[in-house]
Amino acid sequence: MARILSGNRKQFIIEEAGQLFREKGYTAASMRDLAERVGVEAASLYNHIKSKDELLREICFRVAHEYVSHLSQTEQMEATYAEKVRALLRMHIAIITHDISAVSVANNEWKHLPEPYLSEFTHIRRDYERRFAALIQKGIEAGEFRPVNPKIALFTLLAAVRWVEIWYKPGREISPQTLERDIETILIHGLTQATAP
Amino acid sequence: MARILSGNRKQFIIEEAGQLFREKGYTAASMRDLAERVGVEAASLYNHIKSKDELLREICFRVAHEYVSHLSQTEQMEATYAEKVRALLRMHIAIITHDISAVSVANNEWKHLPEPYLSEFTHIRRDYERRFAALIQKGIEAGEFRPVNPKIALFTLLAAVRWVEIWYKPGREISPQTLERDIETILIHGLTQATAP
DNA sequence: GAGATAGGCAAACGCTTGTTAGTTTTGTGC
DNA sequence: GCACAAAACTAACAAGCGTTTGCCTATCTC
Repeated sequence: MARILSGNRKQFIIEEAGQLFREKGYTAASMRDLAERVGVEAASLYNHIKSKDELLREICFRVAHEYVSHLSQTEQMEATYAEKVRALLRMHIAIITHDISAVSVANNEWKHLPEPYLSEFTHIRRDYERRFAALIQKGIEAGEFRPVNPKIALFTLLAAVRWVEIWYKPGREISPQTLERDIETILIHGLTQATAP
Repeated sequence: MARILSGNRKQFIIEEAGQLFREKGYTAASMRDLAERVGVEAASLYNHIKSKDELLREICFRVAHEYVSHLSQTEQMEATYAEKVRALLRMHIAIITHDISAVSVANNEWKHLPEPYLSEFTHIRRDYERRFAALIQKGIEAGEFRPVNPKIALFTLLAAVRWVEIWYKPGREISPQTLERDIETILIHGLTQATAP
């Protein structure tokens, strides 16, 4: 019985797992919960996947690689550092708004990855942060950014776009465009009006 | 046998629970894990507490009430809206850096509260956000802040200080003072240098 | 010193967990 | 309409969960 084309069955399970893990958390979500969503008995899931943590792995690493590949593209852009940072902020918001469950799981449930995947994941993330911070550092040196600690700036930016994942629901009163514009305004130009140079 | 004064025994358990829940997550942390940290068998914990979720409740609501009481004080300050918002940002950073485990649990594990506590908690938080957003709204009307969506501004600010909880460890290379100053600079004045008014 | 009490312990409870084994149903190609 | 494979099912497993019970022993009170 293949109600959905056979190759897609696993992907469907991973998608449902993403939503379930986001709602209840990885540990609190049981395979029987997942099976119910998929419309099957728990044992049947194992015809398609090897284990529960394979699901977590697939989700976390897919998201991680998406972020990294966009960062690589941005690094190679011909643009000012301010433009690169703006592009990365927009990229974050775009990925979050169109793949919210997976991003949420990758952000909040990665610590339940078993070794050696946990180490690999944190390594990828640390590398991402290091490269992003380097862009900010160079922007400061070029006089484009205020002379703040680059790590603090990095995490302030990343966190500020991360809340979108916690809070955003498609079809809410605020459009992705407004979201993007206002967050960018605050982070790049500040909340307060410029009064004196 | 009271190795620690009897009244403090429960508080000690709650503190250890906070650290454990932060590290492993509420669901993944077992009472046997907690017992080991406390230096006792799991059954003995029940001489001091009623249940596992009593621990979660105590942590979440203590943090919630701390935030709310500071907000009330700030609302009554005689100051500009920009000053009030800055005061709240400093307050957030201060609470996080001196009670990091509890804040982390309240931020990340609250969804495992059983009803009716879950509803009560989300109600308190929503009320907090509403009142904070009102300050930003008035700041915009007074011309102190840029004309952005107040909700977006609110969540951008809250998220930007929340990362401190995820990342901050006491005794790291960055001092709380630098932290406070740089985050405030970015959020209030923006990352980019002002070039033209 | 007697009695009360607080707080520890071992053992067990009923339940849920992820996962496996073995079997049966379903869909596909000839 | 038969054979093969994919994918479902039922039943069960060992382990771990939060929690209760009953008992034992230190420590404090009078």
